Amino acid sequence: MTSSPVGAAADAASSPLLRNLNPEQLAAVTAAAEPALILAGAGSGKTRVLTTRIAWLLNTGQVSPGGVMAVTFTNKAAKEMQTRLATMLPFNVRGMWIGTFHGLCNRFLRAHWKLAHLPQAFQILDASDTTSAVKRVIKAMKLDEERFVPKQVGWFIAGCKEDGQRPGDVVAHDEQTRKLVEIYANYEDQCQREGVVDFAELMLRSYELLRDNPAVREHYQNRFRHILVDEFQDTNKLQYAWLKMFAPPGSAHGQSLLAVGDDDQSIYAFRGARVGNMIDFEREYRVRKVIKLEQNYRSFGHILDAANELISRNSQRLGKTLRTDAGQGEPIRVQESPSDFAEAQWLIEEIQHLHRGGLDRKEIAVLYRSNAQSRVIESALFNSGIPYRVYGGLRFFERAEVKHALAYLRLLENPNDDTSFLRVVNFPTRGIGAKTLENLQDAAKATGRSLYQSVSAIAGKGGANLLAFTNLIDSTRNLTQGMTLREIIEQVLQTSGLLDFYRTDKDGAERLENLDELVNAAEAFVMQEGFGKNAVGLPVDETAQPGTPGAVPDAETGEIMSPLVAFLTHASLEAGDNQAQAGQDAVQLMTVHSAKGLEFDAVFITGLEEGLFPHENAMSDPNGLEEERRLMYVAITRARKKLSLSFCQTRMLHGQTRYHIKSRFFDELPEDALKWLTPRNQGFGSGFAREYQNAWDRGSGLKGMVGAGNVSKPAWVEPPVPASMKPKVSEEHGGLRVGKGVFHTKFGEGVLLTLEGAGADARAQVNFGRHGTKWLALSVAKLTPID
DNA sequence: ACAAACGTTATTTTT
DNA sequence: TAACGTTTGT
Repeated sequence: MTSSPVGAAADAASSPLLRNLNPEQLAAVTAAAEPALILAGAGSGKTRVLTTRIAWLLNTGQVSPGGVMAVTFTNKAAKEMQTRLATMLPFNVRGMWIGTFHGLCNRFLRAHWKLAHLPQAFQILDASDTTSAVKRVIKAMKLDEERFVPKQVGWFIAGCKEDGQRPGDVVAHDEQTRKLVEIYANYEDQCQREGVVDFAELMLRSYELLRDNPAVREHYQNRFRHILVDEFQDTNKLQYAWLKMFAPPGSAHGQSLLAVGDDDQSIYAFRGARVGNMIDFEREYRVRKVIKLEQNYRSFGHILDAANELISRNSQRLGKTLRTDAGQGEPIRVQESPSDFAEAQWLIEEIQHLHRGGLDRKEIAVLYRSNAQSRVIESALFNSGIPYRVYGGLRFFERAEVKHALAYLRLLENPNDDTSFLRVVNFPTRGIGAKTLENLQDAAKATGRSLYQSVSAIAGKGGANLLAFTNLIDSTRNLTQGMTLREIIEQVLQTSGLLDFYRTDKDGAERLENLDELVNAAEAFVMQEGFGKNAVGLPVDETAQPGTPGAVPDAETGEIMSPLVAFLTHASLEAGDNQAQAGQDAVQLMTVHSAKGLEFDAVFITGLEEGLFPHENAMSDPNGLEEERRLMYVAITRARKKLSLSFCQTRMLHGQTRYHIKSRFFDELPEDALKWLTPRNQGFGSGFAREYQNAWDRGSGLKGMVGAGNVSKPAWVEPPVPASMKPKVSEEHGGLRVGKGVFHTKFGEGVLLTLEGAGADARAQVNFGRHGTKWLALSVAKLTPID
């Protein structure tokens, strides 16, 4: 086998794929098919190892694309993996299951919706949808919202699900918990009634499906020969259990699991992530192969020294020390400021200096522990005309106007979605007040039907406007039959009155733009997913098509979900970018959490004060403090060349001036890696020396004035679709002809309208008359030509 | 139905 | 401080 050590060495010499890998990376890439744990330090080329391994497995014929599953946490990571693979492999990567945990669960549930007891077009609730759904349950139960805060109840429910617990499984010791469980049970019923699932439900439902259906489970166990999990330290209990369904420990299938992670970068314990899964994995799978990637290709020595020294203070570690060949580089600069305002001022000067020295602004990151800290910095940047970009704001699909539009679209697919119903029933205003809705909700509750279904029941009392609303939805549904996604959305924006509303609204201009952007997003989505039935005669490049988790045929019939359902799913699963004009050269502002996975030439870690970083809420318990330290470790390791640490004596917090002392983390960094720009151990009131040296100042040439103009209005831009990704349209496929009759085992006779794509991607649009017009994947659907 | 006024509350958040 | 949600007043 090529996976033997000798084979691997031979490969390394011959294969361009394996060239330039260091010994540890090579070992990870070419590891035999047995459980393996890769401890990948920051900047150690983790993604490269993951993608190269997949490419190597495929190239050496150890697995076919369909046998590969690669799981990540973020859409971004999944996309990056797909893109990289597309450049490494000579063929298309469609058959591989590459995606986020939730994306793959969605894909799985779409294929097995019947077994999962879900409607075919089930919709996904995002965080805010979930909260409002929970709120409705609490209201309906007439419980005190003070005692049962919807958001917290939502967390409780998610927490239960992530522990694999249904309402019946939760052990409640006190009255409060008993009530919470009751809410949980009602919430579950409500979701089921409405045909919606939240994020945690996606995971739990697919886990249970696998657990309870041996045939399905075995099918997938046989299918996935290699399962690669990224950021394993961030998995929760349920995600680990889910993985075990595909690759049970101790079984032959258990050999397929390869976990990549870094316990030192575990910063999501507060959200249910269990670093312990790494140790459990090692034990349960009797992992013999633990590979440490400790060679760092990102940062200079001083930066790594600081990171290593700091993290060595943590007690519970698997143990890892980063090293580099890059040399020590510049010392880490430390700045003390009298106030947060002065700190921001100092930042401005530093940033201007760096930029004049030739550094792109987008290579400069300002990090902070909590979002509130960005304010002072933002205003300082704004006043100096330095373009900047703040991460972590509202994302595209979370914007109110976009959510409204999506709610109308959802109602077309599923009028029983009460969450969407309530969102737009009176928006734009239609004279439907709280009283009317209360009546409606009572009627719905009495009969156990949806709000939509209950409208006729209260038509008498103030229901005329309600009836007008449901008629609007119904007529729009009829009107949009057979339309393209773009046309559907444009129609909905029009008939819903959203366009008219924002056109007359005083600050509706931006919202109109966003609605326009929604249409663009849908268009781009249709192209990428290969739903483009208008795209006639465009050539298709088989090598360029990345697989998409959204488009998956029904396991039984081969039916592909409609473009609208697919787009709605996409909108819930991928909130979109929140970045202002991604192309512009702007300074990057973000929390340390959102900086994970990124890297910059110059990094400023600000607000390094006791109570802030480490945060006061975390200081009391040792685990919390260790997580804060890991957070600091993540922050430090973001920097490639220049790292600056900064803290303030005073800071405005909650409207009050607070006095802080410098973070304890300063005492945990190696003295000789630091360069203090301000005198040390300076007490309050001793006067603050504003003179600091610029260690980076080597008389660098001035590059003119800094470009002005702050990046204020975020725009969401979908990347252009390369022509190579447009679908190929053909007239004939395996005896099937466009315009001729076809027979499907489930849907009966129909007329073939369109043929697209080739090979595994081939799909057909068929009008089945009574059953409607459907898109079918020819690799799954049993279609035979008839005369 | 809407706006103004008030009270409450303030980590981090991949999906 | 400032952002949000609820109540109150027009």
